Amino acid sequence: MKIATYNVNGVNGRLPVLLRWLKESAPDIACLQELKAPQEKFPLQAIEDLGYQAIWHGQKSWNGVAILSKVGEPVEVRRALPGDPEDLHSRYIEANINDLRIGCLYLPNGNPAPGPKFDYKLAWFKRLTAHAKKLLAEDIPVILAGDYNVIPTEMDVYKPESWTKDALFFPESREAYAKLVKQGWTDALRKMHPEEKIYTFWDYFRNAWGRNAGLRIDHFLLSNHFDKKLLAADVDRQVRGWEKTSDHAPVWIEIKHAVKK
DNA sequence: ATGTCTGCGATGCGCAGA
Repeated sequence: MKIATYNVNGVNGRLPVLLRWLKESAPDIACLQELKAPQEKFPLQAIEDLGYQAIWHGQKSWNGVAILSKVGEPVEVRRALPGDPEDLHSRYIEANINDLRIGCLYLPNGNPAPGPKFDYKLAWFKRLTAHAKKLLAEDIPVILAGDYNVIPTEMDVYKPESWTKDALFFPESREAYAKLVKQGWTDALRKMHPEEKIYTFWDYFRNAWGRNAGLRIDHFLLSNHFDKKLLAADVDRQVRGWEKTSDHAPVWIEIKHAVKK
């Protein structure tokens, strides 16, 4: 079974690219972030036409997350992280798909840092970490996929010294990610490619894609149920080179898991 | 500091967010 995550940066503006990628890469399950569309403007028909069922949590202008599946209905479990009823950003959605639990997340960027946006990022991270702990305690196969807006280590950025003043690479952000992983999660991309420079995002600025000046900020965290079931993990880099593309590339994993249709 | 996308509101561009 192939599961993907993709920050589309505008689901409607990106629709041709999204549909082409879904056809060519054909993930069984796809988590999308940065829909930048209100609930009623999600392009459901075009996605259903490709054989997917979908749930999504839209928001006007900003954020927005979705879970697509063609291997069983995504049955929504929650559409926000617990812990702050006043947080109205659409950044999290979680579903059961057959016997899998999938959490799709868009962690706050946090820039400029320090400042209130960085405080929000860390507070959101704390809530995610608390929720992740509860998910592990349920002892079910769980995948937390999405745009974490964190560069975990110096290995995950083309030029670490350029990013020391950025919320994506601040020590607090990296420590929060490390603390989360340490609960017992596996960083799937890093596990399958322990020595490799892997990027999932290239800025629109300064010809970042042309220079391969990338960051690894889109991650798959897997519960220990997948320790012996992770077959492959990689980035659909070619998508970043397409016309009118997102600044992120899709990331995917392949797991040994029966597909129930 | 720069740079370039997105969506939106009020225009023929400026703004915020990333």
